[in-house]
Amino acid sequence: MNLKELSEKLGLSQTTVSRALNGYPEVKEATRLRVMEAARQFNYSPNKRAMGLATGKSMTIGHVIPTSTQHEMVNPVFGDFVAGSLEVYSQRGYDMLFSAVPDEDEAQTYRNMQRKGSVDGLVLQGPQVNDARIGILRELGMPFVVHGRSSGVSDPYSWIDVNNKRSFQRATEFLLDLGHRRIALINGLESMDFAQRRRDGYLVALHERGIATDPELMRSSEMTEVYGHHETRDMLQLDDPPTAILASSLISAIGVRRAIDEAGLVMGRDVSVITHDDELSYLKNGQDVPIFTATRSSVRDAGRHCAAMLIDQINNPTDDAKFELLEAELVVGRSTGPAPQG
Amino acid sequence: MNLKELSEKLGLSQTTVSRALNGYPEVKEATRLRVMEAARQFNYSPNKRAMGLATGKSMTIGHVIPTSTQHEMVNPVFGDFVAGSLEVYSQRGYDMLFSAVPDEDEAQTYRNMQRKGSVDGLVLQGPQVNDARIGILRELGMPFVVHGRSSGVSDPYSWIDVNNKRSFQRATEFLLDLGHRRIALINGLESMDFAQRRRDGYLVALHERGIATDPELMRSSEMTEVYGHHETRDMLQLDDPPTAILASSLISAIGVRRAIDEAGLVMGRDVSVITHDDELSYLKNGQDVPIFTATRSSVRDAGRHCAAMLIDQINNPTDDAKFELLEAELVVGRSTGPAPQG
DNA sequence: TTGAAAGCGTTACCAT
DNA sequence: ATGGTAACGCTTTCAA
Repeated sequence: MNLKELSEKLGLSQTTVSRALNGYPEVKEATRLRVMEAARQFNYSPNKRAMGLATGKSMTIGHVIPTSTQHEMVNPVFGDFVAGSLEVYSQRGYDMLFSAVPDEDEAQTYRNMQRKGSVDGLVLQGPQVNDARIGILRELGMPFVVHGRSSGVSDPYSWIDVNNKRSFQRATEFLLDLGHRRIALINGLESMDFAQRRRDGYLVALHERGIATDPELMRSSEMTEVYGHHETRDMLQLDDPPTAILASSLISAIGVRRAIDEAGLVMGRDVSVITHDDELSYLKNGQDVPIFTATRSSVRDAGRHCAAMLIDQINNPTDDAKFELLEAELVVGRSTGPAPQG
Repeated sequence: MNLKELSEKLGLSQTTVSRALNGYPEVKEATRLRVMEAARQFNYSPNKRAMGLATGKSMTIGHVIPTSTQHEMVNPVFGDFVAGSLEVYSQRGYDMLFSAVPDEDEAQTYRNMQRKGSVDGLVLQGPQVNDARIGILRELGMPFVVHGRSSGVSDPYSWIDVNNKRSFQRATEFLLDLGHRRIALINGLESMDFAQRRRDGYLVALHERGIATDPELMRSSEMTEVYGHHETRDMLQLDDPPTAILASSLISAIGVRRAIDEAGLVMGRDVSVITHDDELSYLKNGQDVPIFTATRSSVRDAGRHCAAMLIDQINNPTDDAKFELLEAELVVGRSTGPAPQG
């Protein structure tokens, strides 16, 4: 059933039917009711492509992930962010278009996206440090919001992020307070902006206490079990191994944990571990300690905010760049053990 | 730059330019070259919506997840499947449309999708037992492939799945061989088809050895850390606690592990744990044991297969239902401990 | 308050 | 081998 057929059934023009359906004020209320009823009855729903062609809007938001960081999708956090956005999109009549963009021809890809009119706006996932995509998108005049930030980009842009630096600074301070002096950081790829910020937080905490940093204790790679396992095993074999480990993701922490087991050590006794993104931290117990960072539900919330922000921006193109820094509270559980002897 | 402008620049008709660009055989090779060159130079790329309107194809594949199982997205496996599909889509010129469909008006939603012409085909994620969506989609004549299967659906449909039953049967048998008699299953929601199959595998293994099943040892819920933690803690307080645990997901296993810690027990000594989806199992060591199930890269591969299958189906609507049962090998590492005493 | 017709950017049919 | 034109399904002037 299309508009033409529906209007014929009703003995009205396509124009009137369209207006009735789209809430234009000039149609008689009785007519509108009749049209709405018929639309429901005949199961009419407008063809999005045709609407798009006619209006120039696609009612679709693109989520772009660089193929170079596709492994990031593996992060549970990512799924939650998407789920949150999806909620808002469906409420406001938007669709979500997913694409992986190869780094080589980013500019071209975005240009095409715009040209093809496939999306009204974009969400940029997994920004790198000094991410070139932001400049391209600004230049193109395409509305977009960045999930995360990109240090080094001076132009204004909209973003939503959690306070990665502060959370890692706090986590480090907490371990220092417990008496740890050999604290390792198992970070994500430091070309990623969030990883850089986490590292900064870690470094600031150490410097403020006058603790020397040790490059051997700072590892950076994809956040997978395999990597967490490998790096931890490696560090535990040092002459002066870490007594505490900051794991940058729930997934890599699984590997950290296994490496500790394999070394015959006990977590929380021989090695303390603080894990980012661990939902279990909600289960407060005597040994919990508050750290500010992302929780699963807060990430979902971030997705919602991001979606709302972008839709606003699309409908108010004159708006300035907006941003939100979310300070969600995470509680780290008992795997954070006591200080080492001496 | 649109087709009209491009054709004017070239002094050709829109028809010819279109044909040249789309590889029709009847254009002179010299013309085609000239057109291609100009298209490149002027950065022309066709408007997808207009193409869609004209051809009736949208070159878009929809991935649908029921909102009721949105937490599934949190599973790393999910991200990998999507990443794999995405690869194939972009190769073959397809876009990926993501949507969460509320269970209430599924039928309506699909009907609309079809009517709106927003997708050429669908991938159904997270099928339930006897999933009604399959019937609806068949009836609608919309090409689709199910990621997973749905027991109880008698009509033929295309699907791709891993051998969940066999993997859990094997894992259980392995634990039985080690001497375990109190084996717990921490399963996903048993309304989900994959969870049902895993349960079946577990039960078959027990029955074949004449081991009585204990409802107390069979838990089923969302696969989160919190749930894994809660159920494990609960079971460890039984008079006759489990000596081994089968965890249905990487994420819930994190909770399992913490509960074991909190109980003052040691994994691999007091309690053996086999975890599904653990990439670390790739790291073979002396105590590894082969279990057949999904690994991360095999899931990505499944996504690729699924995408290819669907695209074929779209282009060959007469084809019968196709399906693939993937038998990827997973190796479980040292967290699988020795048999309990006695 | 309603309707006719033009227009959005393609493809596809029918000529030439 | 190329071009004219209708058609896709909607929105939006402009008229009535």
